[in-house]
Amino acid sequence: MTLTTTGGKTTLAAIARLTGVSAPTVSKVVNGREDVAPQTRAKVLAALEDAGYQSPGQRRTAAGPSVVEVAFDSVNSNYSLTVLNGILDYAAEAGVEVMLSATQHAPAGGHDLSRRAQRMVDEGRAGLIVVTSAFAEAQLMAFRRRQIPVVVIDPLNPPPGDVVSVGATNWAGGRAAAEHLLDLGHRRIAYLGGPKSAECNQARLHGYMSALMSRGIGFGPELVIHGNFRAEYGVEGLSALLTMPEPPTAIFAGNDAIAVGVLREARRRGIRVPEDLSLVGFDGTTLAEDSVPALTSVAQPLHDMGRAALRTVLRQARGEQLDSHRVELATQLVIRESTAPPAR
Amino acid sequence: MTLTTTGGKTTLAAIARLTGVSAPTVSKVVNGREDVAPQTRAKVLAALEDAGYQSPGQRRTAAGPSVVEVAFDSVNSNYSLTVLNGILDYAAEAGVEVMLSATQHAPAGGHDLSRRAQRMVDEGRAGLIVVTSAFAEAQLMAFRRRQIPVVVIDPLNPPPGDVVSVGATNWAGGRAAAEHLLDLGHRRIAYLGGPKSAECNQARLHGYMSALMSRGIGFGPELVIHGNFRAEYGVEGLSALLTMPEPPTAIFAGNDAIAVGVLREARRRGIRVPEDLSLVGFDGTTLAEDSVPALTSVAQPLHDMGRAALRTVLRQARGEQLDSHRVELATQLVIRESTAPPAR
DNA sequence: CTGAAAGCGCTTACAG
DNA sequence: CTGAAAGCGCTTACAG
Repeated sequence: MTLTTTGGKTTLAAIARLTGVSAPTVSKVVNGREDVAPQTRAKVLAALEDAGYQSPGQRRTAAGPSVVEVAFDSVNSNYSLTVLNGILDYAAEAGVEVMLSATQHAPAGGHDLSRRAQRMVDEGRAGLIVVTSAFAEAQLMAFRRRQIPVVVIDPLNPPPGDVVSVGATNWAGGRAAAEHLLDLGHRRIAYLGGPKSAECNQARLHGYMSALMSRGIGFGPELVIHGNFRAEYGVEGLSALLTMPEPPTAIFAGNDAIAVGVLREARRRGIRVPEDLSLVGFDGTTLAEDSVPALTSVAQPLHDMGRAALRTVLRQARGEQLDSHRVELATQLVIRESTAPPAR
Repeated sequence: MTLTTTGGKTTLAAIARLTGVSAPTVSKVVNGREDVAPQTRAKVLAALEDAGYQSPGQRRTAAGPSVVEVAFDSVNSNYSLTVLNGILDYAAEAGVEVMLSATQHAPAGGHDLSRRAQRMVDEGRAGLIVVTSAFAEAQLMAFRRRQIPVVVIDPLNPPPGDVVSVGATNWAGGRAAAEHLLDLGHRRIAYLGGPKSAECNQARLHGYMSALMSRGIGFGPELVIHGNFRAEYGVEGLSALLTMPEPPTAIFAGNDAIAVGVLREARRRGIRVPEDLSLVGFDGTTLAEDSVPALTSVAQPLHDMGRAALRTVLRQARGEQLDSHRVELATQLVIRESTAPPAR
C-alpha cells in the first residue's frame, strides 16, 4: 500500500534473496511464464510490487520524459477541446508527454481499464486522466492496485471514495443560473437537464431547486426533464415543455449544446429568445458566444480544470500528499443576450 | 538510405566485428561517451545505422503497440477537433497509440523538430503527423535522415518535394463556391482569404478566380483580401469591403471562422444574410451548421483526412511504396441558408 | 583513445 | 515445478 519511491534499483537477484527462491524463478514470474507454482508466483509478485521492481526496459522508459495518458469519452465537443488544451498547456510547462485516446473509438467492449492498467505499468506511465466517462468501480481499482495515479474530470457517475476528481462548482452554478432568471422576474423556470444519473447534472439541478425554494417559488416535477447533453435533446425538450398547459417562461439548460437545440427549435416555431423565452446554458464554451442570440451561460473553467487534473496526477506520481480527493473550480454566470424579463 | 527492416537483432558485438573495433568501444559510442576518437565514432555510427542496431530498451519499446506522434499547431478549432477524431478513429482500428502535442504550447522557439526527431528515434516512434503548421524545410529533413515517416495535413507552406501531404481539393472547392454564387446571379464576388502564403488559401483563391474568368466576369484586386483564418478577421474584412464605392453582393470566405466573423459584423450593421449579402464559407465544420443563418460552405472531409494521414504514416513505417506524395480528398459544396440571388 | 578482463543482470537449457 | 550451471549482451574499471 505504500508508494515506493524506488531510489536505488532493485535487482531480480535481490527479489530472489527476499523470497527465498532462485533468480531464474523470479525471472519466470516477471516474464509471465506458466511453469511456476501459483503460491510461488503470488509470493514473488508480492515481493516485486513491494520492492517496486522495474525491468531494465521500464527503467529505460522512466529515464525519458514522463507520459500521462488521457482517456476521453469522445473528443467531439468544444468541452473536450478546451479541457484538452488545458492539459496540453500544463504538459508543455511540466515537460510531460500526452498520450491520447477516446473510448468512443475503442474496440468493442469500450474501456478495458484493467488491461490498460497493466500496459501502463509495463510502459512506465506517470498516470491517467479520465474525462467525462462512465466507468466501473472495479476498473478504477485496477489502477489503485498498481499504484497508478488517476484523476477523473467530471465523471458521469460518482467515482469510488478516494479516487481523485476535478470538477466545477456545479451546484453554485445551477443556483446562479436560476437566481439570474428569478431576478429578471421569471416564476415558471424549467430545467432541461442532461443524463439523470450524471453527478454534474444532479448538482446543477439541485442548485436550481435550491434557488427556487429559497424564494418560495414552487416547481412541479413537470418542469424538470432529463435526457442527454446533446443539441437534439434540446429540440425535443422544448417541444415537450410547450405541450404543457402553462409552459415555462424561462429554461435553464443542462449545457450549452442543449440550449443551442432549444434555440434552434424556438426559431423554427417563431418563438423569440429572449422576448418570449429566456434561456440559460451551462459550460460557457464558444458555442454560447457564437450562437444567435449569444447565450447567457454558466461558464466552467474548463481550461483550468484540464491543467488542474494534470497537475494533480503529477503530484500523485511524485508521491505528494493531496489536500483533498475532490477539487472544484469556480463557475461563473456570464450574461449575454438570451435572457430578459418575461413578457407581459 | 535503405529502410532496414531488421528481422534478427543486431548485437553490439556484431557491430564491433563489422567495424573492427572492440565491443566496449561500440558501447561507448551508443551511449554517447566522450572518450572516443571522432573517426572511430563516425565509423561505428555508420555501421550502427546501417545494421539498424537497436538497444535493448528500443527493442522493448518496439515490441509494444506502436506510437504515432501528432503535432498540431493548435487544437483550438473545430477543424483540429475533427481531424483529431479521424486520427483517433483509425488509431483504434490499427492498434496504434497516439501521442499528442500542440506547438502553440511548446516552449519558446516553437517547433524544434530536429531534436524531436532524435527523441522519436530513441523511443521507437512509428511516425509523425503534422497538422496545419508552418515548418522549416530543414526540420522536416531531420526526419527524413532518420527514416521517420512524416505526413503533413494541409501545411501552411508547401512542404519540400517528396514529403507526403494530405489535403483536400481546395482548388475545386473554391471553384464550386464561386460557381454557386455565379449561378445565383452574383457578379461582384469578393474573396476574403486566409494567410496569403498558405497553400490551401492560394488553391481556394485560384479556384475562385478560375470560375470567374471562365464566365468572363472581371474582378479587381480590390475584391481579394487576405488576412488570417480567424473570426475577427471576418469582422475587419467585411468592414473593409463596405468602404468600396461598389461593394460586393457576395463574399466567399477562406474558412468558416472568417464567415462567422462576417456574419457577426453584418448583423451588427443591419445587413441581412442572404437577402443583402450572400456568404459562402469553407471547411464545413459544425460552425457552419450551427450559425444563424446556417452557412453555405465547402465541406472538407476532415475526418477522412485524419484517417488517411495515419494510414499513410503506417504504410510508410511498414516500408510500403506510396502511390503519390500528395493525397487530395474531395471537397463538397453544402448549400444552406446564407446564399441567395442578389437583391434587385 | 583503445580494448582485454571482470562483472552485472537477466535468461536459457536442462537435470532432478 | 525448481534451481545450479552456462551463457548472452552489455558495461565498467583500468592498464597501456
